[in-house]
Amino acid sequence: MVTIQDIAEIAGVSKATVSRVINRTGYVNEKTRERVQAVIDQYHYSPSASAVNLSRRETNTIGVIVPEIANTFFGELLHGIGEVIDQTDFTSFYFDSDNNSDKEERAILALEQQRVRGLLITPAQDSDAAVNRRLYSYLERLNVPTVVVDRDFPGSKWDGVFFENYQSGYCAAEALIAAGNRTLGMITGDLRLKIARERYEGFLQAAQDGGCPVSEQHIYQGDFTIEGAYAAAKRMLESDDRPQAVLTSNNLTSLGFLKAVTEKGMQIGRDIAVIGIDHIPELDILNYGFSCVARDTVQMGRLAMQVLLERMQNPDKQRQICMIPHRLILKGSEKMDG
DNA sequence: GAAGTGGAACTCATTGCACA
DNA sequence: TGTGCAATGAGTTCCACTTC
Repeated sequence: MVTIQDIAEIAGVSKATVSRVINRTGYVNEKTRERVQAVIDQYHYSPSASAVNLSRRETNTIGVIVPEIANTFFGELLHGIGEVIDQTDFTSFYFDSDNNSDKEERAILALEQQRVRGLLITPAQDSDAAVNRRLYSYLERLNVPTVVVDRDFPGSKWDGVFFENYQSGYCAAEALIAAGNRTLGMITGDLRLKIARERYEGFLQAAQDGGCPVSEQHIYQGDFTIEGAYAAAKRMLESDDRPQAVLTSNNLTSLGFLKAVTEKGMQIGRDIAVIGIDHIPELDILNYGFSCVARDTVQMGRLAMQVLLERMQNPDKQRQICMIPHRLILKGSEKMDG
């Protein structure tokens, strides 16, 4: 491994001069600069990141913790974050907490050891008060600019970028009623999560306001996973008293629901109507007319990273909460043909 | 006095060694 | 065995020195 000392010896200068050439600081004779640069190019030298961090007493690393890295939602979120990071000198460190608070805490500790400059985090959960207190204390101890993304947690004092959850549930129910459906049901997310409760409450309120109050029997609890939604949907579809139209709580819930519908030999739009929260691009590729309440997840990632950069530049500014608007996309699955 | 350069101090975690 | 100190790694930065 070539070091700055090697470059300095080969170029016949001190390592201070090499450092000035690399960083374009101080005075360096143009001929010396060219000579040093030629050696750097010849030996493909690049400074050791750990040594640079050591001497600068800081890193250029941003930590990102998401709860389900395999979920395309978080894939898009990371894409947006990466777009903004690419325009800076920062690099990123990604962790998947797997919706597990213990893993989340270990990730925060690892990021502390990495001396990250900032953190973007989607908390693993928000329902257990003791876990929330622990998360709070871990973030306080980390003591770097932090932005909470998608899932807020009680008592948070950090900047946040969230989705209009209540409104998305509300507008989905409105659309289902406007399409002529009279009995509505829902496969919820994990109702221990605030985002799931908000979607659920928005849905119930719109149904009430639209004169189609939702029966308790038509609420099936999922957990934001394909498996959970599939099991809930199977129970719903096998019931004698199933709703005409259904709201599915996120992209994975929609996929689990569609799997159950297909297995049952039923057709969306003929046997049951549905609107899902989250856009699923793969269904567009298959030309599957699936109505949804979409959110711009890539933009959410971009915005979260921008808020973090602002916080890093101005640590004393007021807490900032940004909401990502929802967008209703109707493609026919919200109504029955017949 | 400005330009150009080098030496040494410094960063922090780890390791090895001396000494009680 | 436990403790303290120095050296190490690969950079950056400050200050002193030389040259023009």
